Amino acid sequence: MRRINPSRFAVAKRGTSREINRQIVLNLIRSHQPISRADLARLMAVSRGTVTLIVNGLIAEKLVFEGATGETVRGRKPTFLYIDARRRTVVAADIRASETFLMLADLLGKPLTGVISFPTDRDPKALVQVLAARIGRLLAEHPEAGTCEGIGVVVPGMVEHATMRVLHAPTLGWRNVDLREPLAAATGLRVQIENSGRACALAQMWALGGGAPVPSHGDLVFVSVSDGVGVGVIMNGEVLRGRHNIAGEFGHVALSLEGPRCSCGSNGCWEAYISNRATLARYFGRPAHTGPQDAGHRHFTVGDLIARARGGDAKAIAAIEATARYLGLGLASVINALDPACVYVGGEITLAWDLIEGAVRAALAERALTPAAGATEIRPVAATEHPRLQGAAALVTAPAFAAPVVA
Amino acid sequence: MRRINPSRFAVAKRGTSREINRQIVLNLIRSHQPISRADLARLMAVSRGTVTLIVNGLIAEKLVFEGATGETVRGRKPTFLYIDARRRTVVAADIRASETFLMLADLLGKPLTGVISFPTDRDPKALVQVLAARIGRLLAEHPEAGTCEGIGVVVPGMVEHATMRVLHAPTLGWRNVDLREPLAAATGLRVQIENSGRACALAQMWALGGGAPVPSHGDLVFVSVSDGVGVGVIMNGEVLRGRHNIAGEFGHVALSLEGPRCSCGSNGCWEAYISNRATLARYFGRPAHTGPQDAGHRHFTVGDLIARARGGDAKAIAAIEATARYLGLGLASVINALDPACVYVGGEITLAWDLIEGAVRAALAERALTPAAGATEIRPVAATEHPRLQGAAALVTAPAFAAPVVA
DNA sequence: ATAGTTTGTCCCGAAGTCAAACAAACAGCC
DNA sequence: GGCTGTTTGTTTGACTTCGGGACAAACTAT
Repeated sequence: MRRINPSRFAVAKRGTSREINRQIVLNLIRSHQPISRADLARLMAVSRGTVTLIVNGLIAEKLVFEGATGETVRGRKPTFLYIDARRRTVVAADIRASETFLMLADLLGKPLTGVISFPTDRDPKALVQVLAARIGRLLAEHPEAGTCEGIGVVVPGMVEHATMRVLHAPTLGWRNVDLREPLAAATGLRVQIENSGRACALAQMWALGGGAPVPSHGDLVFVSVSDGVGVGVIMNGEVLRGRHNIAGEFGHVALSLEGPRCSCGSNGCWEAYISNRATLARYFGRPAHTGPQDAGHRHFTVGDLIARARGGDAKAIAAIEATARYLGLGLASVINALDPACVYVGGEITLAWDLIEGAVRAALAERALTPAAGATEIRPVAATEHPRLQGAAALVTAPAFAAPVVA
Repeated sequence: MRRINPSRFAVAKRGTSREINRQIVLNLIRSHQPISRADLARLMAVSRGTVTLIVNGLIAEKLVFEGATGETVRGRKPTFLYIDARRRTVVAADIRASETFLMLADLLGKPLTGVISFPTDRDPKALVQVLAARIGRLLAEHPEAGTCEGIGVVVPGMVEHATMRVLHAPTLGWRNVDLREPLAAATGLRVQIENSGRACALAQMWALGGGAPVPSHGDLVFVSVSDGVGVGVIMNGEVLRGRHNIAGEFGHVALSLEGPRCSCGSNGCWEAYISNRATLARYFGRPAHTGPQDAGHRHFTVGDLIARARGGDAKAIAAIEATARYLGLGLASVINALDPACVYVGGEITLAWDLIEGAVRAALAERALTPAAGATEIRPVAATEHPRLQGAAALVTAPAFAAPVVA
């Protein structure tokens, strides 16, 4: 039951019905492939003639192709349809505070190359130069991959969706930076930019990368734990952005008003308890927030900490367990607030998931409002699945499959 | 950019375009009334012929009627169109722990009678009996109001949307109660049931009751402060319900892990700081949660407390100011999490809004992630606007104006 | 009275879905 | 090899809807 916005609505025109059904067909092929025209007609409860017209249109647009014929017990064999991901690629870029990662993927998010990385130049102009050069080389090295449909870029910061400007990225020291225009100019490709947490959530919704091939559709949350805590929220099949592009900033929801100081200036934010900095600070016994970049221990990561914990270091174990507990307590707030069908957790901490899952679930159950909510599915997303890069790829590929805006 | 759910989609049929445009016309008449066919055609950028056909259909269905002719400088005068709210009524019921309220309203939520109330019988069967009898009398006393389209009921508890069963209402001691079926059987009317916070949010979205006639469309949150804290969330024009019907339970998001005990069993929930109980407990200097119903001071309400504060009682002022501060701190969490365009606050505490607004805004600004977020619009909704009853009415009236489900 | 303007209706072409008919492809059986 | 029954995919005509232009109605100004 959605309200129609009386100042921003979309009337149905002659081609609207076709547009709607076209997108449904595209999505069904995507999620059921391989599938025949006849099966599509049955699934959609429309006549086979309608399906034929739509599918032939999609084939003409080279979005779908006819593959092998299928097997049936009796009668004429069906011709299978597939999403045409051949020779269409997407560049995925993940800009992080110290390093930038790059990958080539196909229309369905399947990686076509390994991940390459280079240090992040914090000067936006210089970064665009390097990025454009690297992307050019990457595409030149893989001519067999086909034409590039666009570049998806994720950044650790607030992004204004309408203009795709980076409003604020504290770890990069950026304010109101426009990467899109210069990068598009330098590469001649379309560029999409989004906050990394949101993009990760988007990728999970479209089930790009690994995981189940066709996930149950539902509201989901992606919690990305690194230097900060980024959260992406999908509700009713749509990304939440909010009035000021800060929707989903659960990292700065209070756990304890009197808690440790957070990088945002407040006290006791969730981020101040579970970020990698907080976990390491707990281990080293010093305050988490001591300037923009902590001196000393700089090269000691949460991964190293987890290795020590596995080696039997009691202090390391305690630090990780404490983080696990606060992770679970914060997840309880997220779940009480949004009640998603599934929460995905990304970040280095997932390396220790087997060690911490129990503590996370226990803490969650402690504060969740109902037992069912406490049992909400929580899935760790390993770094090897490259959730950020999948998110970047999704920025470019998802629009082709999105529902038309109507009413 | 919404994803199409591959296992629950709506294909476009022959009449889908018409259905879409019909709902748009209905909404435009509602929000721009009075308006002519020609203006509708201009607003929608469709031909006048299309508008004529749709409008004539709506007139035939008695959803719209032609009123007076308008004034123009030149040319033929337009005939104005109006939503036909005449002789169509809705019964709104607000079941609360101790009292139940009842009102008759028209299709647009305008109250047709005063609010009547009677003590709530906590036995569901007996309550349905009383409710049906009262509704029957109410309708019999107002035959001039026309036919009744249905009954909207709001309850302080979790409601399963699909079945409209009350899963859990702690203050009433209900678990898995079905009010809908027996009430529908007893009255012969359609019955809609919803959680009170959600219904309040729904009513604000449709701008029923007072306030601006056509509000800016946007994501909004309704925070209802009474014995507990109920929250309703509208995102992308739709009510958030979540996987287990608990979405929006910000009342049980932590403010401080070590905070006061909450009725839900956890510690330091927002509710434990700002509920009426918590405010009164602060004044009387005793723990907020001392059994299902506090002994003593039972008849002393937050309204009384506010009266004392206005009279100069320093302890009363301190108690209210403390609540104001925690209200603002919690709102910061809500705003950081959802970033709505507007937050509505209901409950007795709004009686003191002139006293507390400063403290609320200051606390909000303190923890809000950005200055813009800290400046998010916050509107008190006075009890005299009957937000719960407006919500109950909206349950019945809103579906007629909702966008068709498509794609 | 006449000209000009705006509203609301009518009519026909374009585009889409629906149901039914039809050709194509295939397995099994005589 | 030829016939039959079945399933797939295409085609065709009926029905619905939007789009644009023509037209009558209603009204003001001159």
